[in-house]
Amino acid sequence: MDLTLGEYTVLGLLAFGERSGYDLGNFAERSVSLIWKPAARHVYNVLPRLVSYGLATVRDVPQEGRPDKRVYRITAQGKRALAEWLERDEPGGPSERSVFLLKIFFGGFTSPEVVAEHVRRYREELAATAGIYEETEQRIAGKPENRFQYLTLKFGLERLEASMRWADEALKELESAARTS
Amino acid sequence: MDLTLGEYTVLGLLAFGERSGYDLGNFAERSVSLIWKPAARHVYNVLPRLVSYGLATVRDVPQEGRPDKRVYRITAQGKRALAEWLERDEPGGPSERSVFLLKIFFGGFTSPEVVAEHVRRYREELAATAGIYEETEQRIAGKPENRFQYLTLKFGLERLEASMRWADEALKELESAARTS
DNA sequence: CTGTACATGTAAGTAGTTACATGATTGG
DNA sequence: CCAATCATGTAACTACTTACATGTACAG
Repeated sequence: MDLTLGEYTVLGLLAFGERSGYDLGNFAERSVSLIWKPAARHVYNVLPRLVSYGLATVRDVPQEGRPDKRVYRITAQGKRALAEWLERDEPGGPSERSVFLLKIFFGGFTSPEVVAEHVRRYREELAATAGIYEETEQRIAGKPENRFQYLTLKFGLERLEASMRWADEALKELESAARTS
Repeated sequence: MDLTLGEYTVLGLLAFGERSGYDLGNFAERSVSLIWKPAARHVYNVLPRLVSYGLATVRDVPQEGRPDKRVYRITAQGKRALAEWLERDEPGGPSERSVFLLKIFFGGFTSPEVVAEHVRRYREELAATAGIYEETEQRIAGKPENRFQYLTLKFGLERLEASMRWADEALKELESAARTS
């Protein structure tokens, strides 16, 4: 059976242990969010669908003082579906599709100052992201059960640093171009 | 007026000069495709829409020996809309959303060999992309009118190299882990 | 005679987002 | 008393993809 990327992601998160929709959203935020960031509400669509496919089960958990929960757990069939997906080789996803890069690409249709300003703001965003990465790194470093999360984090860091180097270079170039014009 | 990313992209490409839908598809392929790669057919939806918004005009060009064309040209209003978008500061787009990275992240639910194989294939894809980047670089280098395309290309190259370094590191780690297990 | 380039468009589908809808408890 | 946290769900919308639909001309 073929699921969507969102469904596989939720299924994968469920494989770490049973969780309610709310908890799963928070868990996603602290783990996979650097790669996959759907609307928080989206999990409430996905989870019942996984149940209807037989890949998960639900259980109502009454609570006192706070609203009742619906706790989801992956089934044996769910685990098989996940493993099967993980083994599958798929063609590379869609390319970049970044608003920022498009605005650089079309930079000739506005002033160099506007372009430079976009780069500066992008650099600031990168710095903020770097902070989150470092926090996450501290939290998961050394724990063997986070080996794969660590690998994806490393990937993000490597690319982040490359993006920062590029931004610095680009700014220098744009500023010198602005002076000569 | 607010357009979609696809609409702004087509509008931007039109700003380089008038073109038919077919030509625009080819032009996109050789220019912006590393950042934005819609289904080729998609431009046939977008172009008439731009006309209906008053951002472009159409002109039927009869041809002999081959099918007639519809040639689109950006209007003054279209140029304003483009410039206005380029100046606008927007919040950063959605994060990564890469199938590949997700499969690494969930690597603990399959064997290290499967994960390593994904990394190997990813590395091959990167090498192929690097080839395209270098071709493009050759074609546009030195021409001042391609300054901004060159900037985005540099961005892609910088990140590509970072991804390759990561892939090599990750493979080493996965292989040593496979031996000890 | 077969595949590629030229050339455009519609209709249906899909994945995910946003808005709407509701309500208790706790900490400042 | 106000904001945040806990807690779930539906309905409408949007942007883009895929499949369907059609046809000529030229090169190998």
